[in-house]
Amino acid sequence: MPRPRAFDERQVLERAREQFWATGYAGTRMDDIAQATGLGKGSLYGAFGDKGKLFHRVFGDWCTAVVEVAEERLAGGPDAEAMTRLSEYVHLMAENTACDTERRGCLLAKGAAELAHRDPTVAARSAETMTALLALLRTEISAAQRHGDIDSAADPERLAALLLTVVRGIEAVGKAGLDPETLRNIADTALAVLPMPGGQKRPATGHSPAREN
Amino acid sequence: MPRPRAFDERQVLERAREQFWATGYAGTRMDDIAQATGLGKGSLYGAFGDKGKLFHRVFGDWCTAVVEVAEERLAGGPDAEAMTRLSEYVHLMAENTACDTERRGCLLAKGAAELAHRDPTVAARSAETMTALLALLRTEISAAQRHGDIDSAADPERLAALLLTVVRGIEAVGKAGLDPETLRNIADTALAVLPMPGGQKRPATGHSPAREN
DNA sequence: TCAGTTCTGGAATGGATCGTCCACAACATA
DNA sequence: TATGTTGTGGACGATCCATTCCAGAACTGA
Repeated sequence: MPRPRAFDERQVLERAREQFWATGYAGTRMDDIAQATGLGKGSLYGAFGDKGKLFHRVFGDWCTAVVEVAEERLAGGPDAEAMTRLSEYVHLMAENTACDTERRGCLLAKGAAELAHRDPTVAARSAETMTALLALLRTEISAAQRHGDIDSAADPERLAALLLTVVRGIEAVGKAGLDPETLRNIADTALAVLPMPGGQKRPATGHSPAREN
Repeated sequence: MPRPRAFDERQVLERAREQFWATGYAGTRMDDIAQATGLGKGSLYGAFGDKGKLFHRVFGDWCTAVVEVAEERLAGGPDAEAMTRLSEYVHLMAENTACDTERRGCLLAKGAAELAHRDPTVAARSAETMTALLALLRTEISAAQRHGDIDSAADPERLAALLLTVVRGIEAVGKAGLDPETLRNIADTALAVLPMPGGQKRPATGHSPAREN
């Protein structure tokens, strides 16, 4: 009976995300989104409620994606490769920021910075995302400890929190203007300082102009 | 000849900062600032130009203050206490975030997140601030290396970048919702993993429910 | 006391923006 | 093909907000 929708919801959300990502919540006009998606305001409001609801939707999807990327890289696999997975994940995150020439940063950080203090939904969702990332990192660090790549005397919870902080911190200092090469070095250094069993020394901690994998 | 101003400029800037800090650039109305400062719009515009200029002023002062705090804690002093100074600085930063119950975050991060991609002045100022902090940290790490508290084989530049990232990252994950205790632990852990000379092990890396100073 | 200059604060302006509304279009069923 | 229901999109109204303007106040120097 009803007339079917002429637009693809996912595609519309994608375009909306681009807008919010580039210009933030307050800085994005519904007209921008209408133009970017090709939808009229009527359809937009009919399908998504209002600006706030639309943002919550986009923000939520983004958070889900952030966790999914981490899951793809981190969850599962043999202990022997846990350290490699951790390394690749941290480097991937650094690379993402390093390549973000438009300095849009991460919508998660941007949204939280702009709205967390007044929007409980955004606050809760971002906290939830952090917790999920923390859990993934902790699991992987434990795996690396079992395999002897990380000193098992160290608290995996604490190391996970440190790595999460470094990953989010890279995003922050990148947006603040540090150059891409430095960002990549930070990822290296963070991984290099993770304590090895028996007080051995990891390579790659010392002076070196280029990245070492 | 001229009628003198009836307000204290510093005080007005302080109130304006509170507003921008709490609600961001776009989220703050000039009426809010007028009300918060008790000034009329005429005085406000007469004294500071427009909203953008006022924000630049506030933002610039904030950046200056951030560097000054770091200078107070870090610059100068005997090599023997360099490690202590580093530790106190990192813990102070973590404490600031941990105590920020209103989740306002740091105006530097907030401003950069909101405006860096379209406002060259903000972008330049935040980059400059990062560079200044980096230099201070590097100097202090070199001092700690001279005294034997940090492995001198490590690149002070890289370790400085790592610590800066951790400090800014703590702010980011704090705003994203991690609890204060975790934030304090992150500061501990970051300091604990700094490489010691000769592959010795620093205490405080391992499991421990509470903070260790 | 007077003149000249700057300060003050609220009203007015002009533009922008959110959300609604409505006439029309498109589709599924009978 | 006819009909009812929902999607569509642009025009519209109400609100909000940055900025300007102006009439009067406050102060200094003569």
